[in-house]
Amino acid sequence: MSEFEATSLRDVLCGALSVADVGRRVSVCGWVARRREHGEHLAFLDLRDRSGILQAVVEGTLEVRNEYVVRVTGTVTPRPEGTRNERLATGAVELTDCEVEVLAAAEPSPLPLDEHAEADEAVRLRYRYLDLRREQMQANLRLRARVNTALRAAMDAQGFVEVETPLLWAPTPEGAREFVVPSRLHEGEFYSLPQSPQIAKQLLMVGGFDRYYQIARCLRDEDLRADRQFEFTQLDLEASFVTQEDVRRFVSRAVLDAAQAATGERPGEIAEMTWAEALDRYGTDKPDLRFEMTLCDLTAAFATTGVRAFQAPCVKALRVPGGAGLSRSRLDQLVERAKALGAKGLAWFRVGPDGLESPLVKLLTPEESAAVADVDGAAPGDLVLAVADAHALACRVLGALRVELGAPPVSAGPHRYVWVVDFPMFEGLDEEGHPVAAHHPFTMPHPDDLERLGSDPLSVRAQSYDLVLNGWELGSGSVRVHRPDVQREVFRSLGISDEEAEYRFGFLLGAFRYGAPPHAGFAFGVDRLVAIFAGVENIREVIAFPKTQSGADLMTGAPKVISERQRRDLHLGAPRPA
RNA sequence: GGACCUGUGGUGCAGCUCGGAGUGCACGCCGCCCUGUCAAGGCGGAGGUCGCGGGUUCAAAUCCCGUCAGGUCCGCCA
Repeated sequence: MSEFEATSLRDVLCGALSVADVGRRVSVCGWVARRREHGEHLAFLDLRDRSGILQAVVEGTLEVRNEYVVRVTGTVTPRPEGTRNERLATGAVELTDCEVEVLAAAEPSPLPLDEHAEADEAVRLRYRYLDLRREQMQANLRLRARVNTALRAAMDAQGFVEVETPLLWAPTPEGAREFVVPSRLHEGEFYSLPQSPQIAKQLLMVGGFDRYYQIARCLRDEDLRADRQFEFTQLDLEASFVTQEDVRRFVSRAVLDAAQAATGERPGEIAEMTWAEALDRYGTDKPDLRFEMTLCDLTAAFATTGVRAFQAPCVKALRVPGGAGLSRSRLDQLVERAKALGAKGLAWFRVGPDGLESPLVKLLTPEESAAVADVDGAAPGDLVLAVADAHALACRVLGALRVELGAPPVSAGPHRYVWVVDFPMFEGLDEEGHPVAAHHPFTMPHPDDLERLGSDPLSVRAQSYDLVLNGWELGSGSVRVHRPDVQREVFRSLGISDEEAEYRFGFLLGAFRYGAPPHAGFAFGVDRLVAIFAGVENIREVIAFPKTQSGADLMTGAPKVISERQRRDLHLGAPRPA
């Protein structure tokens, strides 16, 4: 612990004191974590600051309550034989001959702050400033700060320059729903808050900053989840004169440095997998490689089946080790779950010592039964789940069930990183028959597939790549379009007319006419990365002041009604009557 | 927009199926006692719109409907 911690009010941090300091007369500042009074002659006071807890011995009665802010001046003394506390880092010493100065009184805390008690998250969020005093929140946010520092250092070491981009940007039609900000000076017009600095960083490439990065706040007005907040933080980067391999190298360096800073261990090389393999084997484009349970293909075994439920372009199966013990009601739940995910049904087979057990089993030929019983080397006690449908749907449904039935908790580790590469350019069609961009419309199609952009868009591969950690999508990137003709062609294939492209993205297309370098980039979510490092299931645990699932801030009460005057200034109509 | 779970003194829970007086446990809080505790201990005490509204019933924390809040998920998240 460094002496930089000394201030005019304190000499050291509580957690820094040890037998090496015996004899020192020191002042420490912090909160009263606990008191133990033994009548009018002796009391113990546990003082907490961000570094830990220190016991002060007070002769007489205490004039303080829990969470009072106090300054204690005392002498570092070895604890008497037999009274050391092994569970406390400072448990070999205590402060004696103490003066206690109250810096601020405190009402009783509405939520417990000690590490043994759990509080309802709504209460924690309402009193977040108290929740942040808890050891776990202190650790999470300090971990996050170390990650940020490591990321900045890694990018700096690789020659990237940090450039800030606007929060007030122009509305763009594609992609996530945007937060908009009404203009006071331009009646009826709006800024938007950036979903990401995507276009800005591409313009920085045109502007000659050939290696840009930013720890950027991004805002998306979409429904919240355990891993999604309205606003989140990305390490955003872009580089010119590079291939996707170069970009992956830059990102890998940053992520591995962050992992080392966070965990003390440097992970090995990051694995690589094609999008098609991820879908086929794991049923998702963000595979969790911590556990096996890969999907098996039974299409051939059921090619000539007479069972209507298995007459489909594809039959996929998943072995659930030990799953034969699942109750019938749990199996019914899984069937419902599969249907909710879009499957027509879900077949289940308990593998017993005497063969399969299932409502369907008497319909199967011996060959079909044998194929099911052999899925992924199934053994008695296992469960086999099967979905027959189009390939992608069958894979996705079983992939979701694989995670629900098999994924270890976030805190379990280990950390298994994987690059998912060779994404398709588009995934499916929208209601108007236009292809939907799998990544974003600035992604460069694979050069061999360029001429099919108009004729057969769904077959076009993209030069894009995702980074996945333990089943969480950390981020994605791509080689970008840097030619105006190609960009227009991509916009057209997405159903964006030349006129609309000109209005929304004219500044980008214009920029590309003046010598745009080939460039590529990436962005990944810092909140998610830190959450996994911290071993928590929810990114709220690594955000100082997060919002609830309905987008409310329970502490400030946001969102709130604004005054009539503010409304007028912003040219907004009257609020809807209550 | 939809599905499911949760809501009981300041906090965490039990009570809810099968209706019968706000019943219980732990923590915290207040008071008293206690000279080596450390999630101190002992004794005593205060603290409640059972989220809210409606319905059923002689009677509702408990059953029904609606609603609000928190959570997990689907849709959504280029």
